[in-house]
Amino acid sequence: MEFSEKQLEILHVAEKLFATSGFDGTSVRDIAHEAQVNVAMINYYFGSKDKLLDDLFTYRVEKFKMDESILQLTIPVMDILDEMVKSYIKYMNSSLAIYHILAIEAGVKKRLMLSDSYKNLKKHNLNVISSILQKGVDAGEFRSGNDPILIHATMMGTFMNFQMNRSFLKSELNLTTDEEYSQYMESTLVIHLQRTIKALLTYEY
Amino acid sequence: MEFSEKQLEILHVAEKLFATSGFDGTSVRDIAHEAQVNVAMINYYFGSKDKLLDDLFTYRVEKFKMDESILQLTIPVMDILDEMVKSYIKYMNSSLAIYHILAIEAGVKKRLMLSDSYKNLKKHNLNVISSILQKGVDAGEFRSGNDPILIHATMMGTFMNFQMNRSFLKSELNLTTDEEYSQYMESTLVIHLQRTIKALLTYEY
Amino acid sequence: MEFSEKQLEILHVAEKLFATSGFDGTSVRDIAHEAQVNVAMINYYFGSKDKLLDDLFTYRVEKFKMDESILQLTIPVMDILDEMVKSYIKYMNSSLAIYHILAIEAGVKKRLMLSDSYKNLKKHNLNVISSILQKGVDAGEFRSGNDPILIHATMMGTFMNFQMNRSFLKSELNLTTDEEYSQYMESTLVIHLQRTIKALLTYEY
Amino acid sequence: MEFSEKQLEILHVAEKLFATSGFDGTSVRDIAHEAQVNVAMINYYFGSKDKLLDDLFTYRVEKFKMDESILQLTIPVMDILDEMVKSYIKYMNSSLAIYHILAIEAGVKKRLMLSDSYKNLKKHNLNVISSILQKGVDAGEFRSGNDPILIHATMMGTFMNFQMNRSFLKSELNLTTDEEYSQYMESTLVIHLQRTIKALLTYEY
DNA sequence: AATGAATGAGACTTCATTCAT
DNA sequence: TATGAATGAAGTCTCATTCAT
Repeated sequence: MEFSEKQLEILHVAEKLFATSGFDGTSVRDIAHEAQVNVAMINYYFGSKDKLLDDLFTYRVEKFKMDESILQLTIPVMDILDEMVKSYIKYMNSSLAIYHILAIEAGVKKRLMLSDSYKNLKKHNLNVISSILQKGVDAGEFRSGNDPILIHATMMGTFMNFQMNRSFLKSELNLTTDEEYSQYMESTLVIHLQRTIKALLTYEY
Repeated sequence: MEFSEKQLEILHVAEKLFATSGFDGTSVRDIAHEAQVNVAMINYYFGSKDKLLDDLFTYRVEKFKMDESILQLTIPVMDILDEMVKSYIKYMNSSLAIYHILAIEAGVKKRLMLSDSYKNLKKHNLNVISSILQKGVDAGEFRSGNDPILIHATMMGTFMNFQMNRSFLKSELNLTTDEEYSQYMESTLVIHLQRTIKALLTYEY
Repeated sequence: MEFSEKQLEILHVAEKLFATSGFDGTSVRDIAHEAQVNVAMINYYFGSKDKLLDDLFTYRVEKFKMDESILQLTIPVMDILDEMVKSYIKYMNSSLAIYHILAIEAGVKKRLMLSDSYKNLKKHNLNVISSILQKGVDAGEFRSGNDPILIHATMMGTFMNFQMNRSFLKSELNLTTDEEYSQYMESTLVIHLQRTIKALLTYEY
Repeated sequence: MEFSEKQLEILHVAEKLFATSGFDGTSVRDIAHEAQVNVAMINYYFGSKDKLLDDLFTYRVEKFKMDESILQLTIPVMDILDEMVKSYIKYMNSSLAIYHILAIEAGVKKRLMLSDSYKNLKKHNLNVISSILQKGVDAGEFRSGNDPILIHATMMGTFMNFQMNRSFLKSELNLTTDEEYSQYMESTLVIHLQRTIKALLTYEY
């Protein structure tokens, strides 16, 4: 799907506002005002508020697909794992708005959950993780029997927890700006997750 | 604060509906109808819809306070850790409705985040975790230098991830009923988290 | 169904405006303004604009049921026929507004046509006419083989034609006021219809 | 007035939609879509939605003018009357769409009623009827004192009644298709009206 | 203490029309 | 001549809240 420049602006504004105030908490008027367009234009361009959310999701969903080419890299599987975690967090962090929306609205049953592209995204990412695990088991580096679902939930859940408790954690971690917070996630949090997953995969009980 | 029987019924209904449809997605009329009370009664009892959410939170918040008495148990620190994880997930799972609300609405900046009781809850739980970590380090069982914030984020984030992707994961895990899903979380998920945290705390890089 | 005084006022105003400007041509705002009530009150009382039309119809429909007691009168069947025509036109004329609406909106397929009470009304009236015809045939006064549907269509169609061309016919008939027009219909038009139907029923080809 | 091919297509589509859903119930977008033209083109070609209705009326009005040449036929006046009724119903039936519109929208005061061509049409038709009546009286076949207005109202009203209660009458008369219904009107209904008017004009009270 | 009635504000959406090209 | 883009106005309806009782 192709979006005009105005449409893109609307999408970006909507993304920000949905992330800040939720879908129901954001009015079409708010979006129109912030995007400096006519109220009617949102419906003119997207048909309805619901379809705007759909389009926003479609527009952003590609970003969250894990890059499966890392599987082909001729580097130790441990490094592939590290790379995967790092990229995933980095991508999510770079468009945290849509992820925030996704996390919030996915819970409210009626909406995105039903979306096929959402399911496909999830399945794709689980497959990538699954392949890495298999590669590690084959190389004798990982214990077998680990569930990619649990790995993914740990990685993504921990990240989301940081997103959703931003203001509390910011003060708790003495991080003053959003940039610092962002850097924290891309460094400290990434390392934590890399260590956590690695420990889990190699730990002997 | 003391709530009358009618007030409690309203709170319980509100909890369910907020969890299902979000705060904005639930109207005062919906609550009144489901609780079989007059629409005006919600405002009469709670002042406003916002204050109803506050009261609901206050009413439930105690549940989510980690039990600090486990620190006094004369059992190996490893078992204390296991117990903490197990109880925490169990409590959250037993009142997932409020937790769902909390997770969703906490993200929407204007609301609960500001609440002092929310901050206090978080701080309390971090302190309990911190104490356990210290105990483990003192006993020579845990590596030092672990941040309770990261531990907590991992535990709670992973759990929340299971909450928010319920329908997708249910089908992915071949769990047909909510009871099965609930059992999965209280068994498999708990074990996963226990292992994960333990691995992390003892792993040598 | 019971209507409060305010509801009745709204119904009356709606009746007038629907008759004047059609259903689509009348806005809820118009009704609210003319009835001097809040715009929200229309929905508060009736649920929706569509349901308002339903209720209006239900409220008025009784008026248009032909009085079947005339069948019991011990007078010549010819007089029963005259009486039927006279009463029918008189009743229709006394609440022409709703009849206007009915005629107009019945044509627009989606609406009232489907309503059961509309069908029942029609069937009832056809039955009364049918009974009168039978009585006349039995008495040897009417030819047999007349279809009540055609009789009814003639009577009602002619009346409606006068309703729908009011302003043209008013000037054509040199009637200056609506009262004069109304009187014309209750006298001249009634006589015309009585004669027409009588002629039709007794005429030998 | 001359209409281009595109304009004609628009007119035809508009005619159909107005007849189906009423003037207010039909949007310019609907027309444009069905006619496969740009939305702006309706205004470009016709100036406004209202003027489109005017033009549609002007375009169709000729059809409803009674053919006055029948007055010159050297056949019994009774046959002239029969012919007039037959042709009138046939013409109306052949373009019932516009007639439907006319009947509906003529009632809504603001519009077509004001149109001069509408008045002229009515006057023309009344004159034709009047001439036939006179011819019959002169020939000693009709009673004098009959008002052409009442004759016309009876004929047109009865026909319109069949138009506006199509779906009810279709089921009542066991006619399954629109074609059957159409045939019914051009045969049974025509005969009914011919008999009715003839009876009325010759009946002795 | 409790509630039915009422309402102002604002939600989303559709409309006929205009404008720049 | 023709049209895609854009928009102000208005539509219906729902909302949380208040008020009189």
